[in-house]
Amino acid sequence: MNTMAQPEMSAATPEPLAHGAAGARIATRLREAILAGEYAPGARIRQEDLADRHGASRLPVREALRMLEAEGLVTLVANTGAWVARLSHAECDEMYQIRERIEPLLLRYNIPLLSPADVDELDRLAGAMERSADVEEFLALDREFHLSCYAKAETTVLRDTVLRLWNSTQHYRRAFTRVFRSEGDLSVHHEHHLLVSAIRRDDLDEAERVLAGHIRRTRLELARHPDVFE
Amino acid sequence: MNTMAQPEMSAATPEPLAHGAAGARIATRLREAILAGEYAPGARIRQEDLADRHGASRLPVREALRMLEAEGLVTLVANTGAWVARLSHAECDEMYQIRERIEPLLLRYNIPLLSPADVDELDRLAGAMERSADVEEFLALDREFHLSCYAKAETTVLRDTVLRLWNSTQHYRRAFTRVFRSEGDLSVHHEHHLLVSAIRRDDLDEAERVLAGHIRRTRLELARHPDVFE
DNA sequence: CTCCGCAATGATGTATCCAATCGACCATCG
DNA sequence: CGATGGTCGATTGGATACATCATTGCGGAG
Repeated sequence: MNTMAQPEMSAATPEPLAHGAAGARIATRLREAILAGEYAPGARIRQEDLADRHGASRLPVREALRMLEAEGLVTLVANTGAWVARLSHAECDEMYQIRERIEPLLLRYNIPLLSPADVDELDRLAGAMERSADVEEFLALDREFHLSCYAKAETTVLRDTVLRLWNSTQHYRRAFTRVFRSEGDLSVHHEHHLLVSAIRRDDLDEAERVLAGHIRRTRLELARHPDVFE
Repeated sequence: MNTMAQPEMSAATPEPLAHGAAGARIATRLREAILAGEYAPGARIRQEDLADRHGASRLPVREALRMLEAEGLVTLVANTGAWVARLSHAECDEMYQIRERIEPLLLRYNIPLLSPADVDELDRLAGAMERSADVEEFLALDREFHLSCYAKAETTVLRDTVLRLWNSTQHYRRAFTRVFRSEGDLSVHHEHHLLVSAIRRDDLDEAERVLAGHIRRTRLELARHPDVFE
């Protein structure tokens, strides 16, 4: 586990260019490409393409695909091929409900470990988001904001689970962000500041409530935009 | 995903003896062996052993190990080997805290779909557990009881996540069960009957509370027996 | 006697090759 | 003209062979 390339949260993955890490290296790069939106959900992934592109044989590619399949980023069908995972509205809704329940828990683990300087940084990120120019910048800041809230505690399963959920829903979060911006919805920023405030006061229960509400509100917005899932 | 062999919950995996499923077949059998306790946590797993035992080459074995690693049942170290995953007390505690938050959610999804006959079956299982003779029988009944509570709703991520957590903690649940029985602790059965009762009344909130308390109580017992983790 | 270093051994990681399977196109029949 | 069957191409799955790395045991130096 913990093979996810998350510079913000995992200090591991120092130099994966040694022997015995070709699969992991390919997985890392493919994961980044998918999260960056270079591959759309449903896009076909050909083993030989990846192999050529990374100067490796198809074997490590297959391992990489297995890893990403386990993370929910890729869908594998035997004897047929691999596609970038695509979510139904029901599945995405499920993921948000899970997040709504466990991210507050992860936050609770972390708040006592966040220094005043850490909280200042969170505040800065929240402000930068309000002034963010385009969708990609907002997405990156939003991800950094939330994952920074979770970076201090040395949890394993909980953090990995949350990361997997974030990664799996990344593409759809991109789509929602576009909608929110076009509708001029500013609640997101309000909630971020409420969250920072609760964290600063070490108010665990209130921080949990705000975060759960933050996620729930986004989930309820999903139902209003089923077109995102085709 | 959904490659876990769970006869109670997944009706899939019809005949995986075709081409393109060797890895999945090996993973299924190895998973069952680990869950049955045939491999202890920390036990070394040699690729060639498995290959010979299943009449396959090492390649599908590696795929199987990757799958089980993703499920948290196996720990892989590059250029070194594979071991049956072992949990620290902190990790196990984390898993129980996650279960405490999301299993009630999964239960909530299911209760409206459980027929009176289903509830009767749950009641029967709870009774059988009280009269169970040995640890293995109790473990099997307990697993069937809880997973039956979750079998009806067509959730994907949520059910898979819960299953993964159950599988990862299986070995330690076996150890706790031994402790509970030696101490004559009967609270488990009381809680099971309370849960059945709440389900029968379609009382979602009460069922959630009972289930969360059930899991929480077990988690708090963990702290009293750190010796299980060596 | 203990500790460090080296070499042999065993296991894992990777590349190449061959077989099995799936999808698409085309021909044929109803 | 539409549907069904077969064949061909492309792609994936698996086995064998070789390169690489980690570990273990032995030997020598301190």
